[in-house]
Amino acid sequence: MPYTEKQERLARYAKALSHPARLFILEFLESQSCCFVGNIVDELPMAQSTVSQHLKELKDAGLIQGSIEPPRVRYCVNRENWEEAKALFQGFFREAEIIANH
Amino acid sequence: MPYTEKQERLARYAKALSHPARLFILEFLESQSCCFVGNIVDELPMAQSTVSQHLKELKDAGLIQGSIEPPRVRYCVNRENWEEAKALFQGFFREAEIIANH
DNA sequence: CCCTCCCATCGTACATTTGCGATAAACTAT
DNA sequence: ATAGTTTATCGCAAATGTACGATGGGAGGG
Repeated sequence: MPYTEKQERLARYAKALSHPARLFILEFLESQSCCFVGNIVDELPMAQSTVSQHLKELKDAGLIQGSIEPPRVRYCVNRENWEEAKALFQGFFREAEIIANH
Repeated sequence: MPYTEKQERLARYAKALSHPARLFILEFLESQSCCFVGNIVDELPMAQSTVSQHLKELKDAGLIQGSIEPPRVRYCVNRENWEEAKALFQGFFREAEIIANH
């Protein structure tokens, strides 16, 4: 592995955040503190299948989690990984600042 | 435009950070406070042309800038855009925290 | 001039991402 | 059973990303 574990994880989170639709979904999820897939589909200008795919990528990245509530699926932010992502980004920018101020 | 300006800009920065090699380059640039392309190529397990391509993407995203010092090229972090990226990421995670704590 | 050094760019190949419509799968309700 | 609702998955097309070797171009030194 030529890169550090932190670099790999941060890159993975950054990739999950690299599409405006996924940023929208995450912000929407926070503003509602969990919601159903249908609510998200109604807010986005794309097909249901495409939204589902973005949800899958966010889930694979660990940033959200889904729970089945028939006949619907409720998605929430995964707090644990969200905090990890936040810490990784903070560390990335803060370290740089410390170095820059020397 | 279905997305906000902030979402578009944040997504763009996130995409620039979505590859471990580019994270490495940015961290390396900070630790040296500017350096030459050759120094970066020596540190990465990829061809010079590939490194150059990653540098171009970071430059296009506005996170770094290059200056010619014959026969070499010196790259530095673009402080202004770096601070903007930092603020956007901070805002993204902080807003979420405020909402979540309600 | 020509040669060398350093880096960018080109052309290529392959993998991944993004988007859609269509279909399947899971569960309710009738 | 059947039909309806909701979401995931499949198959496809187009675009983008990642990597390489080879080539090009600028600046300086012989």
